[in-house]
Amino acid sequence: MKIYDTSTRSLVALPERPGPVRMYFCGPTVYQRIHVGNARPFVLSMWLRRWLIECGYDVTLVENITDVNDKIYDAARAEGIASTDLAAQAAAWYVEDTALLGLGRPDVEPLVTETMPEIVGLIEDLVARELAYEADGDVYFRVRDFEDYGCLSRQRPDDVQEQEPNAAKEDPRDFALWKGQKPSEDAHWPSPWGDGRPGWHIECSAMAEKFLGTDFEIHGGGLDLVFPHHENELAQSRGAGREFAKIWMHNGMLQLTGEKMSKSLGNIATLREVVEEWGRETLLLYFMTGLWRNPIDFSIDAMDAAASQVESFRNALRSGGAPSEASPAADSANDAGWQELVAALEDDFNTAAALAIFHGWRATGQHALLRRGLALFGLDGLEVEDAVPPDLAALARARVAARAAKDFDEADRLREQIEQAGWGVRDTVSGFELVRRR
RNA sequence: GGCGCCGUGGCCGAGAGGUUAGGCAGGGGCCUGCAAAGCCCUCUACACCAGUUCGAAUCUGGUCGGCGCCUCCA
Repeated sequence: MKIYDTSTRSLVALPERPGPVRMYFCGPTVYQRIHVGNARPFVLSMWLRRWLIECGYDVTLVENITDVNDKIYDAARAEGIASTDLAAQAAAWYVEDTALLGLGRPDVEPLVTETMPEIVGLIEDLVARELAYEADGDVYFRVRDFEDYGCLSRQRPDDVQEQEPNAAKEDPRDFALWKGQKPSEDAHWPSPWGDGRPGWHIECSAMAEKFLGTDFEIHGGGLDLVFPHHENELAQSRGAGREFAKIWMHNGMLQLTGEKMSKSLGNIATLREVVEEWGRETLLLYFMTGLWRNPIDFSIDAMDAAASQVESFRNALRSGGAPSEASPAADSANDAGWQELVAALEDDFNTAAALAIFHGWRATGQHALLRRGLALFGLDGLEVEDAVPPDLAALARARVAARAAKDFDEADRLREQIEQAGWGVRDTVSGFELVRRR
């Protein structure tokens, strides 16, 4: 299994199975409903965990929830509520919305507010090593004393543009590990440097270490986090003597800038709205169409195409017999077929290639393989039908009788009636099939 | 200004020095009472300009265009 690693800009092999493979993915800062783009790292991490487990790896996935942050203070103040209440509410929204994807939960979803002792401890380590210093109740990381600073993003510290100068810092490039409480901030925690709250970067270093140990295999997150967030995490943890992450996975951004979507669909941008509008299967399949580290455009056309593909799989499985037909014997007979998928996914988790393989299985009627493959991506159960309303079944039976009597006007009227109810009727060799229209 | 990523057919998107990606949409056909679903056939490609090579969409250089990040404030 090879994965593209940001720090070496190359494909890096995972250790021999069973590993372990310990993964830390940066989750969201919670202050509002998450955006559909925020679902990409979540989906990637959950898929990757499923796949690695399938491959026989011992996997642990930690995905944090940042519940202390400037944006939370700002949003709460704007709404006139306590920041801790907003964070708790928005964290619940996040769990609720990502649960709609039907992919399960990460093994651990730590909160910053529950990791304060570890965060403070890590900062104390850095202060003791003189890689951090206190200034007016803040604590800053001494960038110039960490030689490898920039090794992940390949930014040279000297080239970084200086933002708002802060007189308390020794060097404009230094970043905050701990921030003393400001009057406008209603939530704060005690520390050796006074009340305040952690900087954005240190929390991830502390949470990763708390649940995965001082070294782990994969650190993931959005490409926008490479600098400064992950660069700073790396500097803090390595500076404190930890090995930290071996492979850095950064997923590409979901582009939402196209005006076609905002004009035609209104403000469909949050995850839950997208799932409600298109269904979880369509969104998941849409994510499969692009390589995880490339940007993808979110558009109506792309979602329509994904929906059509979902329908084609659904139809194939519908007419492919009951799931119980997928016997172990049939699977082992198709082991060569499965190896195709293994090859595609072991090559940097190429889900687009996997999708093409699925279409091949669909077209050749290899439903046991198809079910097994789709299930990896949370697309199992596609063929599970909604219960047919008895009155529609009666209409369909009446239509069969009308067709037998060559009364096609009546048959078409009945079909129209069924379609009005949101269902479709298909004639089959054995009679008819009623399917929910989507 | 700095550090990177990317430009593939109507659309979405893999691939990566010679060999079909796949899907969606479009056209034609089969099937059907008509449909639906399915199947068959089919049309459009590798931003531009140089170079390396027997051969480049794939390598190199340049041009143009798009995107991400640049330190409390993704």
